[in-house]
Amino acid sequence: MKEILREIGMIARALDSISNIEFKEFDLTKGQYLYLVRICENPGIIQEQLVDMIKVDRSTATRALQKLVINDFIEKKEDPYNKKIKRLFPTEKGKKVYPFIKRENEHSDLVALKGFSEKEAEAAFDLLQRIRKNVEKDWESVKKGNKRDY
Amino acid sequence: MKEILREIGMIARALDSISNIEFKEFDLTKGQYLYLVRICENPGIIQEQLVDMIKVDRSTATRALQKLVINDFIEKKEDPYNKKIKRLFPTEKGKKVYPFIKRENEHSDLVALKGFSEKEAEAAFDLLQRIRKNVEKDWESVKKGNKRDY
DNA sequence: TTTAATTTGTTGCAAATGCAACAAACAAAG
DNA sequence: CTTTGTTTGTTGCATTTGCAACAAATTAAA
Repeated sequence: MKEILREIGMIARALDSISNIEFKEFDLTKGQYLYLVRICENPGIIQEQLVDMIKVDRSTATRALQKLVINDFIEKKEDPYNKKIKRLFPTEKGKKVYPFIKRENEHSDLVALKGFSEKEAEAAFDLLQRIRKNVEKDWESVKKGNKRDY
Repeated sequence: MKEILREIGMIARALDSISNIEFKEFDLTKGQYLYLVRICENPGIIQEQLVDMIKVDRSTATRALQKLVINDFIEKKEDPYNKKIKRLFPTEKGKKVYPFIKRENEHSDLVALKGFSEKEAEAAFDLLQRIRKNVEKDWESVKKGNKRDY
């Protein structure tokens, strides 16, 4: 059995660690960049969708978003038709930081794919997407309290 | 530019989240399984090597290992030739838990690779290893305080 | 050998993380 | 319409996480 999960864990921790260090320059604390990019790319998105995209606990998201609001990177707006949800939008400050995050992320992708041919890069992306889709089913299930048999 | 980094982040967080939930059954708290499997597979390994394998902060490792010692999963032994390092070994209790962790991890690998042909699985592993090697160079550099240009 | 640099490991904060337990709005079922 | 279930979001609490700043042992250099 190929231990792809360990490789993925190493890569993810390394890249996340790097990003967190690099984004301190913009006064973004640990993990915040994850939320901010996605809100910039999907203005009006709600927290629960963000949670599904990022794969993080709901309570963690609540607090990360609260802090992004306090530090004026995003704002929460009520929906006229649904009092339960809060739509998230980047502020001017948030929009200004976005290109830097984007650029850094692209650089990391570039580093990750160094030495890859066009074909290989495509293949990697394709395979990873499939893995992600496979894995997120289990995540949703386990998060809801279901048990996996193994 | 293919955003493989996002896919990898999603997969890693989802799988880590699942593992942490599943290993509570064995009284392992968040992240501890990462250290324990590697110590079981590399008895006598030292903390710094573990840090490089897992890609985590040194101080985080110190505390995770302290807790594994307290809960009797591992023990630290001094090296006769080097007073600085502490060699890590699984206890009986640690050895007993190992197969369950291993099994769970294998199950997750299996889930991740569902629908993959033998060839595709091989390809995925190969590509991931290359990505990991690319990324760990930057991680080591940035962790030492160097800046990346992007 | 003495000095300087590197490796390895630990603590003190301050902060993020996530499981529970909850509440409120909404949707579905009766 | 009322009841029941689901979705969305928040807090309390305990824990993990990681940057700094440090100390001690080891290795390299002078």
